[in-house]
Amino acid sequence: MELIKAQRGTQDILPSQSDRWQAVEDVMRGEAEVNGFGEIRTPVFEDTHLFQRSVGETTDVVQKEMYTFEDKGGRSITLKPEGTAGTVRAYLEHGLYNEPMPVKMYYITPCYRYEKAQAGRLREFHQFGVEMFGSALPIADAGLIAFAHGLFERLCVKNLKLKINSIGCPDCRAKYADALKAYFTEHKDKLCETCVSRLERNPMRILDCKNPECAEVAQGAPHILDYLCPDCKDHFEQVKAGLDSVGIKYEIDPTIVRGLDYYTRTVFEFVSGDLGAQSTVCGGGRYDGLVEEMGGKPTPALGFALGIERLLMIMEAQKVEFPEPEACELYIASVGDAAQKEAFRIVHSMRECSIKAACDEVGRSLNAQMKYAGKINAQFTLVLGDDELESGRGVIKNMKTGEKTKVNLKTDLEGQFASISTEAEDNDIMF
RNA sequence: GUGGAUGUAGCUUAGCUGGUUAAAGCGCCAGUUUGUGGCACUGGAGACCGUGGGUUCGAAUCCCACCUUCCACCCCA
Repeated sequence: MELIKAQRGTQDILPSQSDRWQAVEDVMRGEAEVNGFGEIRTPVFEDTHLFQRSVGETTDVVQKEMYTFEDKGGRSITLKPEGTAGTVRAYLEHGLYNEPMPVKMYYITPCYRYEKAQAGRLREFHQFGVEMFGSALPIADAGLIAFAHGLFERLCVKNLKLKINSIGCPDCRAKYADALKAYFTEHKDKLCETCVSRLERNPMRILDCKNPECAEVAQGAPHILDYLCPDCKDHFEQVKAGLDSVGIKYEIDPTIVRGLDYYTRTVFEFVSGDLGAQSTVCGGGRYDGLVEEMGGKPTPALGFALGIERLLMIMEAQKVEFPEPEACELYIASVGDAAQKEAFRIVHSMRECSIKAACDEVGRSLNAQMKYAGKINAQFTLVLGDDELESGRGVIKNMKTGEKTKVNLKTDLEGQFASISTEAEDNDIMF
């Protein structure tokens, strides 16, 4: 029979890998906690309109990358392509704006985009994201960037470049778009086809076109930063000053535009050279207009999202060391039926005390059991056979040093083994 | 969505001017050692050679389609 395989662009996270996931997730949760963010979990699927309105009708994500289908009730459903929309929806739906500002939330969630898969680009991928509502102050921008920066530091990720830009408010952006349009129209003949079509729709996108000719034309294009209104300009200056004040290095990159419509003012990316064509591991910015757009009252907000698969790719490329998973503390090898049953009981009571213990579960010979104990990295082994059951004495072997220690196997009133202690001192060594 | 490459045991690979039972290392299981792992030795299981068609007396090997993965574009995390 033919095996059914995982869908294109999806992957299984096997036990041998999940330790790494848990390790980075633990750091993320810890840092989020320290920075005052509480976890929010929103559904994996939402009303399709939610993403059309928030991410933007004209964006690539909405136009060609969403997993959209009709459910049995005739509703148009979409699997979340990103985490901000659902968070904003929940923020409004549950009146979280009544809580003391700022409202700060984080999430770890799978996201779905119908893309052609390649390394670091999957159809199901995972994001760690944070959203912050209610602060218009530049220190919020700087603080959020500092949070991401600190997270990478805590994860021992190196060689990341932080790029920042300001795309202004809708007012300055409109003026800038006009200027860009005028400039690129002059050089229309040198632009690639897609860029010519972008001219009318979204001239800012021409700026990050990878086509060498377009890139060359873009070099001489007007600078968004020169078109910022005084307020936006001041905001950007203060964001930079905030980063400077905590010693975070950044590069101003006017080509960062971001593909989601909701961004305003500050936008930023953390990029890595260890990701191939997918250089962005973390991206975010301010989205002051989104909450209002979604039916709330005007609320300044900002956030970022980090791709966990990409993060793990970088960490692997950089050979970042992960903590060793906890090894088995005691493996009880048994000889004979009676001993096997007793080993099972001792292991059970150790596990009740949250001690990682194991015994034979597949009927191996003693020799094979010892080999197995070695393979699972058991720290100590105890051999249990008729002799030990009768005498109440045994030997515990330290698997690292080979050292053997004589122990007493104490029985309780019902004649069951209750504890293991060394002969010399009467101290319990295991439990 | 466009272009280019790729696909042989769980993993890494050999075999590919078409020719009998597809090979190795690692890993897995067992034994050497019915009472003590790591080393060594011996044996075993495990592959519809990505899938489906075609050419041929004969296909892992040649041709076509599809799928997967990878690379670039596009886009983004």
